[in-house]
Amino acid sequence: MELTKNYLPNETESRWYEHWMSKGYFNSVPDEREPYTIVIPPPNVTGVLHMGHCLNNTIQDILIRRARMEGKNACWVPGTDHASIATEAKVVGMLREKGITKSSLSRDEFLKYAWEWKDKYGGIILQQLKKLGCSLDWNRVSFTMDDEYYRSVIRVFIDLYNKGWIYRGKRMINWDVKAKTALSDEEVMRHETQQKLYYLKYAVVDGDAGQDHVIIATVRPETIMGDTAVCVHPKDERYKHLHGKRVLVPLIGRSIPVITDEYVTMDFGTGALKVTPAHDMNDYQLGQKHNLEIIDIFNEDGTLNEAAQICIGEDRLEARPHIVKQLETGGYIDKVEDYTSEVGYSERTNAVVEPRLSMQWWVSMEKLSEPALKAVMEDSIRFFPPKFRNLYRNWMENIRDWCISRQLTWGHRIPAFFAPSGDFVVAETAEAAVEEFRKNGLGVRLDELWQDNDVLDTWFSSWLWPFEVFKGFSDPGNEEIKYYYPTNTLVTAPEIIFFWVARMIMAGYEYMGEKPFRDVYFTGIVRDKQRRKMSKSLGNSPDLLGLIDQYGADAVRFGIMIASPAGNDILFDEATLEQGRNFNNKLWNALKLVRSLESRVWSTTTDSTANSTPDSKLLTPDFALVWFKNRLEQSKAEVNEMLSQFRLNEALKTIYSLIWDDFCSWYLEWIKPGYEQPIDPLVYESTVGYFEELMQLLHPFMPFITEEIYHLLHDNKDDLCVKLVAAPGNYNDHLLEAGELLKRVISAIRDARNRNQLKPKDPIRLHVQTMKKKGFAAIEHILAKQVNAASVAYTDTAIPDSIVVTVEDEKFFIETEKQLDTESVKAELLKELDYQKKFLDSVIRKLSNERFVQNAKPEVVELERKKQSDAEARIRTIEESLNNL
RNA sequence: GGGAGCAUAGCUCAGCUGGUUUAGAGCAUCUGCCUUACAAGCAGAGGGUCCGCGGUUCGAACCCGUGUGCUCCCA
Repeated sequence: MELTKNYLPNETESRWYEHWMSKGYFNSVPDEREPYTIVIPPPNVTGVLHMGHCLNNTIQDILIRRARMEGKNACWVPGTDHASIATEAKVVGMLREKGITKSSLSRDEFLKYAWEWKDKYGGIILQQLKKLGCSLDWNRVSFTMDDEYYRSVIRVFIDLYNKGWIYRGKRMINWDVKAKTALSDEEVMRHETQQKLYYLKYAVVDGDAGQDHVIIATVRPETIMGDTAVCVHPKDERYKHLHGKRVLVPLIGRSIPVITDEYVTMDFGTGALKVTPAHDMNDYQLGQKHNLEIIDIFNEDGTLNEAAQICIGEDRLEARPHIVKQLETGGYIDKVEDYTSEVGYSERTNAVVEPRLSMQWWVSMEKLSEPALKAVMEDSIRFFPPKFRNLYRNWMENIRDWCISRQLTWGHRIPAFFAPSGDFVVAETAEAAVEEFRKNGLGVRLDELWQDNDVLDTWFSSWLWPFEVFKGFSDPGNEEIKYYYPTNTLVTAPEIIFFWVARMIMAGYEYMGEKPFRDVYFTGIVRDKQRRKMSKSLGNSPDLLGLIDQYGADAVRFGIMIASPAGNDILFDEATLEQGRNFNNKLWNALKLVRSLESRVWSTTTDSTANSTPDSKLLTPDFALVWFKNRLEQSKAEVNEMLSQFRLNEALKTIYSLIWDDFCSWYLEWIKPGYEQPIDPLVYESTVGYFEELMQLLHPFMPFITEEIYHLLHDNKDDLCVKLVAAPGNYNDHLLEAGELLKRVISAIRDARNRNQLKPKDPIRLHVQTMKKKGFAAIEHILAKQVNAASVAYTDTAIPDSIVVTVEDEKFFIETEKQLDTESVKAELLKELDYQKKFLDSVIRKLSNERFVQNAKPEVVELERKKQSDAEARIRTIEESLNNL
């Protein structure tokens, strides 16, 4: 079969993915094998594949494919989460385009639209994962709002409520005025924002002459109508005269007390603080402490309400300049300064977040967090990289209660039912609620009840993910949960260590009595070349499917993995995809070479003299075969070690360099027969075998091309995808060293050729002066071929008028017809001599230090002695060479 | 303000238990090559104040202290 000039990934990739699927390789059912389980961090149903997913899922696929090839029962569970806020925003947007407002729809009508939207678009991202080659078990697709999953979420709520860990409370929350919902701290993005600091005059009631007002600095003048106190530091001499007095809020003239508290920073602003308990987190706490009145002047959409008295109906941000104008007119402004501070924005809608008092549902974290903290601190769950343990501990030790209600419709509706009296119960259905009321001695009719309109935070469903995808909560103790749980590895981003990872650990211990996963691998954040996080709003996220079309999935996987150590951010650069594509091509060309050798294998069964000369036996590169075998085993052991420590990018680098450098640049060149020369069947068969092993090693990283090559190399009946890897064999260090020496000698001689302007085609005669003649006999034919030497001879003395090359204590004399530039050769040698002498000095200095010899480990001292003798030998060689010139 | 992390070649990063030379890789750069698998390639080379300062040690990129700069998280 004729192979194309370059590797063409597109057709190959879809063909193999279909083949693997048709064979059911990705499907897992419990059996007697050891399981290896990963649950996918469920992507958002609104999502399309981006770089973060690409990195994250490539890593998972590498782990799961490797486990499968190690003979484990590999199970990778796909799925999506319902993403309350994001999905609802999409649906509302879609309705708006149709001219429908959400408020005109009943709850059920809205949900119908939402489900339609989800069914139409919700699966896109899962389809895209197939393009990437992800070997997910497609029989197991889960969704956080599947019927059974939904029921489990509700039952978990009820269970926690009954345990007394869920409560209802008015709290200051982060309020998204656009989405009209509460946000968790984690959903608030803080950005440095240019603002103004306004210095406002509050008149003192019955103030003394010259002290008839106090100046207060604020960035939010539109909240003054909600002020219920002015606070100063008790020790602040400037304000001692105000203790016990009252002041008047500008514009509305309301009288409020002056209070004292050490909370106030004396040197910020004027040292006097206006207290607005309804609209600031800290002021709220201060208000609680001093029993202040709470005046809420905003509506839920961020507009001012009746309580504000002025600017009613205006948005808080629009109202600000109007109020400033009025303050100016009234002479209340002392001065205005530029000021920069952090302002919170909603991650979802980008609206400025408003602190707001609101009735919400909360989960008490005290009990739940205890075993979850312990598990990580005691390494029952391991974090990679481990630096995230500190972060985790810091958060867990200062954990706050979790606000789980969201003022949305799409999601798991809070199972709380209210009676007309305002009493409520928590129950799975309205009927159960009536019963519950009855038990409490309250007779409430079904048609009188109303259910809480809010839904639960999306994370309140996804924290059950690692066990509920196996029905571990809804069908406790079933075969699957017993087999697959705890899962092995969770691969996720550090950004959601608290949102999700910590909470899964809590839920795992609470409901399964066991950790949800053994290891957590934190990926980095994918950034662009300028270190900016990739995001839709910046438009710096490349079109991933376009990149896969352009470079092939294997190249994309290679590119994203090669520069991404665990937990380090990766700076995405399309150049790495090019590197991946070039690597594909390298593999493809190596395949072409090996295929072309097949027809040149000489027959051993028939008379060998027919197509081989006695000389060709000499070309049998035994050394190359043995050396590469050893090199391969060594690399396999290294790769195993790296994978066990989740150093995936290092494993990939090791394989890349093994294939490109050792296999292609050295080994294949060593065994490649000359033009139209035959090849030894043993060499050919070994080469095909090595190539197959290399493909197997690389397969988890680049599944498509490796499967393709595996089948093109040989008429293999099995598939690489499920071919079991053998444990690494032994390897011989001396052989590997001999290989390294050979490489160094070849490079050094090539370098000498280059420096002396010898063209690659200019032939040379090589003379070797060595104590290890025997060793060189085994490699001299390789050496001759690699440096284009017409002959290799041995000598005991220097060859006059030759280029001298020294490698360790071996000397090589290059004889050539070309006129040599002895001056530059001499200069090179002198430079080398200088280097070696300085080095020798440093070693001698070390060895002459008595304390070193006394204290250092004997091996270390021995090593230094060896360095000394090696350096001395090298210096002698160089000096001889110089004399020879 | 509190906490965590980082600083090594032009760029991105390794360097694990302090001792394998005077610190490595990939990419980029430079030089020479269209050498019958591969120019998306081959061969070779150059490139470093391991952020500064101080300390511990026979010995420090690595441990300790300190300064500087950067990043992230939390208030």
